[in-house]
Amino acid sequence: MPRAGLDRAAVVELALAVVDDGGPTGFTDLTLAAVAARAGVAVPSLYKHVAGLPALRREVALVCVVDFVHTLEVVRERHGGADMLPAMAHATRDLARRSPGRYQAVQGTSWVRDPDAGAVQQAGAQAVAELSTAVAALGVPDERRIDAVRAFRAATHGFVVLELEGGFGMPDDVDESFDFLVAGLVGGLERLSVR
Amino acid sequence: MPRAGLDRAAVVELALAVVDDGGPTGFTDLTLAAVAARAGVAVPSLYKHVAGLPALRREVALVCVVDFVHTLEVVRERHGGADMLPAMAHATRDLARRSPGRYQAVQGTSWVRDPDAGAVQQAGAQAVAELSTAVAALGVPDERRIDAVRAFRAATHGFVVLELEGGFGMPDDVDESFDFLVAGLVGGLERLSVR
DNA sequence: CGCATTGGCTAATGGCATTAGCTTTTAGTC
DNA sequence: GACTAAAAGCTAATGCCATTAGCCAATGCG
Repeated sequence: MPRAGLDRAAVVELALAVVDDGGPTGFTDLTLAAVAARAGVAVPSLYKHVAGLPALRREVALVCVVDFVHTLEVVRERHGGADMLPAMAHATRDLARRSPGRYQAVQGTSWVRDPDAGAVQQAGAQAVAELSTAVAALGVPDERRIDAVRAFRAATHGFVVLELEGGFGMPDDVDESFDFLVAGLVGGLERLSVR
Repeated sequence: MPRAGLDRAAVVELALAVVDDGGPTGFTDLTLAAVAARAGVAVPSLYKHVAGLPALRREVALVCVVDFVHTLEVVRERHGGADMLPAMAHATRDLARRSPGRYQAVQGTSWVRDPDAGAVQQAGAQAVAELSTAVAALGVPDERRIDAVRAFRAATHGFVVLELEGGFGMPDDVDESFDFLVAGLVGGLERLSVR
């Protein structure tokens, strides 16, 4: 019997494929059994490469968060000043729609209180830092910086979650609703800087 | 052996207790085994009263959503005009903090695409209707009503989710951040009505 | 060519949901 | 008050998943 030739990276890659194929619940539904099936290998063999399901989840999440941060970085480099934050909002929603499972991996579970998820936490902090930069570019005063970042994260994350779950009953143009939300948010934050 | 004297309602009640004791993940962690243990009964016995775990989850969710709607109704009756929407925002967050598991039951899973969750969907629609009333009370024009409700839901839900998951790293006053968010939201929506 | 490493396997255990089928309580009726 | 049928509990069995232990064969290095 020839070997499958797996390694840690290959397993994570296959797990990402499982997540991507699983739609909005892809990350929740990520299972060692599914990865093993995809690899053409028995389940216990995976333990030669990853420490277990929670560890695999962390690895997957790390990839997704790093990707997300990179996306935000690109946005920052391309957009100066006031259009940076809206661009980040749209980039976030785009990612969530293109790869709902990966978005779930980024935001879904509470890595925050997981002592083994240091790398994920660090990457998450980077993402927040990018947002903070964008908020600052709007002219929001320093003492409101944290509040503004929280408001931005809450609004975009909430919207995306509701959209992915199908929480917006009627099909009235969701794109328009998102533009409305972002415009209101940016408007509100800009007004802070004027005073 | 004396009987336990269960019935459908009692099982749901016990399930709610499990959810309440489980913190933010109480609903996800709801298990027939946990309910059975609490009832002092073997797991299969529960099937005499509920159709299975998914059905029990639906029942639990229904109770939680109905409670939530009732909370919003009370808010509507007590507050007129412009302070109705902020009051609903705070009521939502209060509920989420007091009973994170129940909040998860309300918003967590996608009942929307579950053909057996008609009752939950109806109750959910009622909740949205209450929010719509509150938005209207702010003077938002009709053609922006849906967008405004969506923005409100996104902002509050997103905030609450991030808070519950511990997503707000630093402990900088979260109450203040929430007030900031709500104030910005209400301000933005009020401004719509002026034009 | 030999051999250690390593990647795969099967088998076993334990948690969970679910189904089937049995027994005993319980409540209703004569 | 006794008889019976429904209801409520039980145990046993199945299946899916993760995890651990221990075995065997492929691979690569000297």
